[in-house]
Amino acid sequence: MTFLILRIMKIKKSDFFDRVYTLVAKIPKGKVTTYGALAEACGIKMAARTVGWAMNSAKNSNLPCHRVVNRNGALTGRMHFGSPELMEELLRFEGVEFDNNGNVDMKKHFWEPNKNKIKSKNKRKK
DNA sequence: CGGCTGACAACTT
DNA sequence: AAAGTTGCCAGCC
Repeated sequence: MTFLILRIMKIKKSDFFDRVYTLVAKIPKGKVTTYGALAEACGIKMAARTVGWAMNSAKNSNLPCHRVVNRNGALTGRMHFGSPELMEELLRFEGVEFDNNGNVDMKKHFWEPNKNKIKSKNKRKK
């Protein structure tokens, strides 16, 4: 249902990546968000996987992709930072806390992307 | 041009 | 509750 509405909103394919990049760039220091949250903010909740792919393409950029973790708070993409420890180090340096499992404390540091900003262009068009 | 893959997540059995 | 299946978009073979 939801995804159908999105298609009607005539979202350009490449637009999805742009949205992801925009949102990631807005993640405050010391905060983290999830692939699913970003996907949802971009309008397609099920495309969480694509968000990860977007990150992979953006890993060479200046985007704070280390602030994006999976729903469990696990740093699933750490191996893509050159060093598996780099991602955690960056987050710790920014003040993000980890639990005993090495996962981010989502309750304290989860940041919800503001999708309204991005959708402003499309207004309330269904 | 068709099919497979990938830093995920939700649904189903 | 745990494991398997499906859906998404873009890039690559």
